[in-house]
Amino acid sequence: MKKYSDPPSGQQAENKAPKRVTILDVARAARVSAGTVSNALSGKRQVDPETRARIDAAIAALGYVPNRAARALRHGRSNLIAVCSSMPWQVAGGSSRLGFLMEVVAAVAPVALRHGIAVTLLPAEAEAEGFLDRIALDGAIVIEPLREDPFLRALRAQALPVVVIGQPPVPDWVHVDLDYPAVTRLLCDHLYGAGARRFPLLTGQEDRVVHEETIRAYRAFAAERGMVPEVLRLPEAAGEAGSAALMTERLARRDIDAVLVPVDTFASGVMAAARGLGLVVPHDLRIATRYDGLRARQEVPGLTAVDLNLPEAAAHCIRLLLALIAGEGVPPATPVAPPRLIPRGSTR
Amino acid sequence: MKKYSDPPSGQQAENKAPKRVTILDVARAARVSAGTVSNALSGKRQVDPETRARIDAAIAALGYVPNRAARALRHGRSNLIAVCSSMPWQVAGGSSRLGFLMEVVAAVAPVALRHGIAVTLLPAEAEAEGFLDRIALDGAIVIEPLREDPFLRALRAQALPVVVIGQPPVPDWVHVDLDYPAVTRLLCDHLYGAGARRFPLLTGQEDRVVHEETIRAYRAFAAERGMVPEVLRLPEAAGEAGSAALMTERLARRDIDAVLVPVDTFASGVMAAARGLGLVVPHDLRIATRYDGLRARQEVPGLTAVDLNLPEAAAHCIRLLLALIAGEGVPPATPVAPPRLIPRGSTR
DNA sequence: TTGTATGCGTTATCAT
DNA sequence: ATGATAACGCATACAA
Repeated sequence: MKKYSDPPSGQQAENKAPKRVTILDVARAARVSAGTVSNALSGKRQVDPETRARIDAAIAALGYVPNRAARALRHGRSNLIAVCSSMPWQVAGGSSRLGFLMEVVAAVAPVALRHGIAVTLLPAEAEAEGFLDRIALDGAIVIEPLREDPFLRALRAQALPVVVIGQPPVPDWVHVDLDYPAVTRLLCDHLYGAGARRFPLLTGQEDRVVHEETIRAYRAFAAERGMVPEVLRLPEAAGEAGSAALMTERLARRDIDAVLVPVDTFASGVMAAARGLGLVVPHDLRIATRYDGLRARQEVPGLTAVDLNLPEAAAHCIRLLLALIAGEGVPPATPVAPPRLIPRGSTR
Repeated sequence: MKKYSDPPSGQQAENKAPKRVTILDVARAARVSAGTVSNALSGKRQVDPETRARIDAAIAALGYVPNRAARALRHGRSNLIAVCSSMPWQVAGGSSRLGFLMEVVAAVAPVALRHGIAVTLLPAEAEAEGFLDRIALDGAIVIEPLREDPFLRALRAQALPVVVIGQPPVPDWVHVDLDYPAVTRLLCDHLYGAGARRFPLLTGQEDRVVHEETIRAYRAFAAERGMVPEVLRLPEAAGEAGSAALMTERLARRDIDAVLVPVDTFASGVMAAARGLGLVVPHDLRIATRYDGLRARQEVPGLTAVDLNLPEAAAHCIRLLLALIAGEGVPPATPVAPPRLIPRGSTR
């Protein structure tokens, strides 16, 4: 008896062509028709126990394993969805492997798996290399798209079911609303409540819808409170170091008492800049970020952040996507529970 | 002219059955045969410019998009590989979304993408739910398998090309050797060199090959130096909190001057325990971990860790896997560059 | 340069 | 309960 930990036969340079075993081979060996074998496997039709035994024996003897590509063709389902982010891998996966893409994948994957579908990751490069027409997908989730997002364009061209998580460029796209305006408002109010009277917003430079929404909400808050708004933008790829450099310069002017930094990588940079200038957080400078990831939790002091209810959002995404795949109609916008502030040392 | 940011028509509950456009429809519209359309698309044969124009027009008019499942069947390639980890998602993706699975994916995905193949994540649950026979895979990478790994068993049953990253249960599996014994040795030597004379090893409890190798190397080191070896094991799922609890108790005895904690999540727990007891790292207690992730870098002080050369390992994995998929023979073991210590404050 | 025919492996439909 | 047949959509060998 072979143990499963035996080396895989045929992986070495043995020249035996593996010659795939088909359902027809099994059928022949069991002296039945292919259709019967198929039914035995799927259980969609009654099959004589004795016949079944012969089939099982044949399957075991031949080592038959169904061809998934053929099934996918037949069923019109690949059981695979993509999670797309128009951020380059450098940013999305990140040198710290901590991008929002990974976060969303981490939230989406288990839900998807529970529904019998697997998840593949598609960063910006994938679109460029035309991955959407290389692999068989049942649908896709697009994270925080750009205003003119190549993934959305390509997905629509493919007529694939799509759910956007975050802000879609136009509200007609089926999307799960993370309500970034509310999130921004929450953070602004918190900073203000903590005593901050002048704080710039530091965010990404790309033409991402989420940035627009955030900036809009920030400006609205500033107008309301009579605070002078200041929006600093930095290329996403600049990362922690870029943020630290920019903010070291900005903080040197000593005219602000807090910074609102939605992107957590940038927030780390601001922390570094503050340290470099000898500023004590939160005493000399308060910092609040949006995404409550490992960075926010591990910084010293911890970064005040927001619980975006990602698991719930992910569950919605999958539910919606499955409905779309099934051809059912769904409402374009699905709300998640209101964002919840997670106050930490950085604003206390 | 429609802008691509328009809402996707048909996503709403319009009852129009989308009726897939096939290559044959295009052929008819362009008044050519299906084969010609196919060739025009693939460019594998010369096609008259004028015919080509008609075809292109038809494609555009009908919105034809090739069926990937059919191609996969035809070509015998799905352009998809899986990265499998027998760790449950809870641990692999982690509440901190920072498990080694994510790390490896982050390293593997860009390389794979560059070779035209996408990557899907399969945590332990996926095996249980039989995902390996739900999706069409060209091959798989298995991370730090268990001694009796269900993924390896299933993959062999499917006769799928497999590359193990880490320690395979038997050396015949094609694998990329991260050389954990050397890594362990490196850390032990470093701790010893930093003055530590008694340090337990805290690692995971599962029947994972990497743990065995690590423990073996640790014991060898202890024997050599005349240090009393002490191996503490904790269920992987216990996480940071479990580690903190266990080590709070252990550290209270005040008879050790360092801890070797390969699993970075556990290392965070040890740091927390030390803080709780008022122990100053590294003065009262030195800590070294293996995996140099965000945790190691963000802890205060930073955790001494090891550069495992993951990007290089990932590149090897893909290269080997592609070779196996192409039916070429490959050596069972591929080494990566020697591990390099990254000394940080936790052992200084 | 283009058309025709066949097969990839599976499953659904119809017949027995 | 089972068998025969067609079809899923594409790409190739071969013929023209």
